[in-house]
Amino acid sequence: MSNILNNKKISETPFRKEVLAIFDKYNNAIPLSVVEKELKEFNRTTLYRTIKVFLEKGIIHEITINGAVSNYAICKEECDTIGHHHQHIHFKCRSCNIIFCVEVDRFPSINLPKYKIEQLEIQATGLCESCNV
Amino acid sequence: MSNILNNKKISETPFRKEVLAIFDKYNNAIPLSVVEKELKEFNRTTLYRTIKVFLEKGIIHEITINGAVSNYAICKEECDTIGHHHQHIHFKCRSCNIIFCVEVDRFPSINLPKYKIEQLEIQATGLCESCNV
DNA sequence: TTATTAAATGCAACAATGTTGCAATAATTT
DNA sequence: AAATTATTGCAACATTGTTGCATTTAATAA
Repeated sequence: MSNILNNKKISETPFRKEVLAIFDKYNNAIPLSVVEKELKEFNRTTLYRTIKVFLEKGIIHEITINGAVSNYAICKEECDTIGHHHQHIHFKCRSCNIIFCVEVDRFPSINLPKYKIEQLEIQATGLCESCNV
Repeated sequence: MSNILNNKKISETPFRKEVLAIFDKYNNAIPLSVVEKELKEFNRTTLYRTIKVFLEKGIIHEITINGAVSNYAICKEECDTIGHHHQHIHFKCRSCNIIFCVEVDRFPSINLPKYKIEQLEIQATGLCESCNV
């Protein structure tokens, strides 16, 4: 975790380490508002730029379900500037509203004759483990 | 098409008819910027409220891929205030950037033991028919 | 068809979100 | 340790979306 920034070849600054630590602390996706709450003080511009760099470098990925505010989660897979290579789905619980990255046994594939599909993003909604009682 | 508003039990106003006609004219999803360009003149507040009502009533659905600006498309399936019942995927072409609703032979299903999945939204990216040459 | 009622619209003001240029500062490289 | 490069903070701005309220329009009932 601590050497992610080095691995991705971007400067290791106190602020970036702090933001990274926040994402690492959660095991679900979080919106910017949560990141902001965790930071005691911060500069909005710097935060936006940090998020943008993290996205570009494949450190985190963005999840937007149904036009709601974006959530962000650490990429556990090997992602990079070229693209993301996730084999998990994004699950949003309609009860607690938390968005989880969930591993699936078989990640579905889709074949469209005339199209070339390069990436699939699967967003599920329903009830999560905790709320499905 | 012309009686969608009646069917959904909302007032049939000139503006709503105009917006609906725009969605109907396109056979792919479009962002608000396109709707705005098609309207000669319009009130921003009214447009936002119209979009919101159309979404709530299941007249259109919202597609947001990777945090980019939302696109909207008419619901061909029977959707309503309760929810959407789509059996198509959303395909975004990385070349022309157009988002299409594409029918698939078998819509995938996913089983997560402890979760209750109620809806699946599948977003594919790659090259569309026209750009995949 | 007209009067009544309910809903939609337009306006102005505001709130939230995101961007840009530039000077100051901090991290990396030599 | 100095030079270079990248990051940060600030201020200003742009975009996107929301709210209250008065006005207008559409739907409903008489």
